[in-house]
Amino acid sequence: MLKSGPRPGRPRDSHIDQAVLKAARELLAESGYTRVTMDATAARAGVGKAAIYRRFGSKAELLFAAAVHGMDIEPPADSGSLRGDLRAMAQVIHERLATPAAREVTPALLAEMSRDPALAARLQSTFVARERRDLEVIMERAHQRGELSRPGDPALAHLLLGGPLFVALLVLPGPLDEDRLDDIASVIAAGLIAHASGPARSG
Amino acid sequence: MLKSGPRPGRPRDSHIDQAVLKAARELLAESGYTRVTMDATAARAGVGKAAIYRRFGSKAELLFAAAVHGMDIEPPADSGSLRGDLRAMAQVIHERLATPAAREVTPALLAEMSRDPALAARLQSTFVARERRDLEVIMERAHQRGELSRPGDPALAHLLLGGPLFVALLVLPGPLDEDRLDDIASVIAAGLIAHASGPARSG
Amino acid sequence: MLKSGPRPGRPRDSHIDQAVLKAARELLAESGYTRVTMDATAARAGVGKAAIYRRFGSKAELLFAAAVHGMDIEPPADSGSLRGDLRAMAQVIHERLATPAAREVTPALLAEMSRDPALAARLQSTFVARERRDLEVIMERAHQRGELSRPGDPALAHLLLGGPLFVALLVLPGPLDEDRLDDIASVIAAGLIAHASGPARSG
Amino acid sequence: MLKSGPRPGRPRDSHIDQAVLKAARELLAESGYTRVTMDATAARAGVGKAAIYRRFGSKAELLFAAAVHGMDIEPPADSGSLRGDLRAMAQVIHERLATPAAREVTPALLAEMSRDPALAARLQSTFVARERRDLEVIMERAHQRGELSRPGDPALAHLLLGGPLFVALLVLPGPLDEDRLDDIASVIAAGLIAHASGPARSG
DNA sequence: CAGTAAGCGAGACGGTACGTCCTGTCTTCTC
DNA sequence: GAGAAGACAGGACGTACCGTCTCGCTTACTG
Repeated sequence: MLKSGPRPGRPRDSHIDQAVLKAARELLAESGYTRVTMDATAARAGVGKAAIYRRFGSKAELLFAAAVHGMDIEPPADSGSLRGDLRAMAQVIHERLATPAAREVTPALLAEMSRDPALAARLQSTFVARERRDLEVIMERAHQRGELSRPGDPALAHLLLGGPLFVALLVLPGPLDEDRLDDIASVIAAGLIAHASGPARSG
Repeated sequence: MLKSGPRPGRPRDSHIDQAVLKAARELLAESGYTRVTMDATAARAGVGKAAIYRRFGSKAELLFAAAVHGMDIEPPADSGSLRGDLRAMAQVIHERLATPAAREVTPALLAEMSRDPALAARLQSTFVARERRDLEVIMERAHQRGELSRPGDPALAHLLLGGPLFVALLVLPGPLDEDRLDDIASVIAAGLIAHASGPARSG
Repeated sequence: MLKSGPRPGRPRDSHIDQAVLKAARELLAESGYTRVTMDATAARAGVGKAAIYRRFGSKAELLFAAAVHGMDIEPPADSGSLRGDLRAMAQVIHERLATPAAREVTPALLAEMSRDPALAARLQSTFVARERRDLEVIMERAHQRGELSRPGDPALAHLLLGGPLFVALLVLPGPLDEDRLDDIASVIAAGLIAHASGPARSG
Repeated sequence: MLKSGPRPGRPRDSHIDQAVLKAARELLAESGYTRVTMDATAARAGVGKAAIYRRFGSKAELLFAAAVHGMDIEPPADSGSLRGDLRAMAQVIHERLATPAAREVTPALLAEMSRDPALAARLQSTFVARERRDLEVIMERAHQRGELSRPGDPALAHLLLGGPLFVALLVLPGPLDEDRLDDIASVIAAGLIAHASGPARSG
């Protein structure tokens, strides 16, 4: 029973949530993670620091929330082929990681994760799990379609697809163009298909 | 003519370079990036802070240098197959990224890179370029062997191979086991081979 | 209308003012000016450094405030003679300058004054002006008493009385004994009386 | 037997002594004691720091030497009266203290003295002792002249004369004009004369 | 409609690290 | 050896930031 009814006292002002996230997002894009300060965020939002900490437990949580704000992905539509589905999925992941805010926040979030297992678990169970589930659907479809002789491991597929995108956006200098996304999806689709025909393993 | 001869004044003590990097590496493995302090590093190295700042412009530069210190990779031996070569390459990359120091420093380094183009360029021209060159050799060998109908793009291969390893180490909780490395190398080898047989593109 | 009402935000904690000044005074007496550090002061006061810098712009300001804290002098009582009044005044000035804290701070303060006119002005308008005013009262009394044919210049009297005490405490090794104070007051009283009988000058 | 013959090795370059003192004096007048640094002094003098430390044991010694450089006082000429002699003596002391370098160095020197008894003793035995000896001559002359019924205590006279000058120059804002020096000498002369006629004391 | 609980802006607070600066010493090479 | 150049240990300075706390005020639900 989670419902607690209207709590006593003055209710939170939802305008503040928006103002804070907006300010955080702007500062993130302007200055980079470490140069965003809670004081500056509060000042730009026209808000007290306490109002922020009432909503977000730490700078990391705030900036994470700011970066992922509005990042809901559509369920992966069936394109008719594994390759097409992976290409669509690559597009989704790419868009999500390519925003300025996301590019700033991601490295800092990784750093935070290595120190804060709770945060790590939370991210695992949301973003990673969601993407993996989508991949599962895609691979199951490919199995039914006959492309894959076995459904295969969605975690492996996720690693193979997401890893290159992740690295390309965060580590490499230039942007990722459409052709590159095509190639990535293409190689991985072919690879997974060939791999599924190989000897099954116990894992 | 870059040779400048022995500069005047007392030369830098190379023992200090070693002591500082050693202290930084130890503290990094013990405490994590943010908990390494310049004071503690100087104290453990038995060195003044100025001696550190004379060598490294900031904490980020120091810890980067400490993490990558001595990370030379051997030229990729020919295993007889593309799949085998990729598997060996995966092992090398994995070992390099899996050290405690590297795991601590990498996220902070990514954050720094997005703000310091000089640092980014430096990393590109060393680590990334070196790995890419190795991949180029591997793919050329596969081409000569007849596995690949075209030599292909080493940058794409690098992305496909390194990306999953990178992400696995930084984002995923557990370690990467041998089977996973096998799978990754296997899928990518198969995918590259299939991809090379497809229609050539203008890019 | 200067009244500004209660400023917004959390008000300063006056306990901290006291704790900081107390800690600074103690350290000053224990260690001497240069060996008092802001960190040590903050630590002993159980206070963050920022709280100190919020109140005192620099180490010099803090230690000055610590040294002069609570140095209020009583109005000079009428002893019945100029000589007696000057002797009492000498006692007061001497006591003020002879505290360990004052002996430590004074030289540093002088150095600071030559570079910071605002600090100099502040000292002029408090300590110097107050002592001079007291001398003025003393000389006026002596004039009314008939000891001085003219009231005379209190600034001159202040210089003549305070100068020797100041120098004795800062330059000379040993302490000033009672006899010395007697002599100083005696010579100056006699000198002022004789001087007042001389020809008036235009200045 | 202090003479040790020509020491082995390269003899000191006396041009350096001059260059160092000149640089120190300039920096002192420009910036104030604490802002003079040994590095800056060495740089301006075109000299290594070691060459300075070979000549002066510390910053305090260097700046003291720089400030008092060339400050030899002539023996006090007989003006025909105690008042005249004191006036001349006041002039000498004033000139010595009024140089920009002296005004900067004196407070810092006082601070140093309170911590370094050796330095204090050295100053006592040079400047203070020399001025006191001159006063002794002056007072003895006044005694012989009949102005003073007893020779009196030169240390007291020194305090009475030097103290006001010291304070006027270092503590008070404005300059000391001629009239003020007249007044000081006049009051003290009269006071000493009156004091000498009073009851002798054992001290 | 008074009471209470909480939200709010502002900003002080403890703690902690940073990067700079300076002193006095030491180490190189050159004269 | 003296000299210029500059590295070195040590340590203080003043700034910045985080996350918490404390003011006085406002806003809603409660009895």
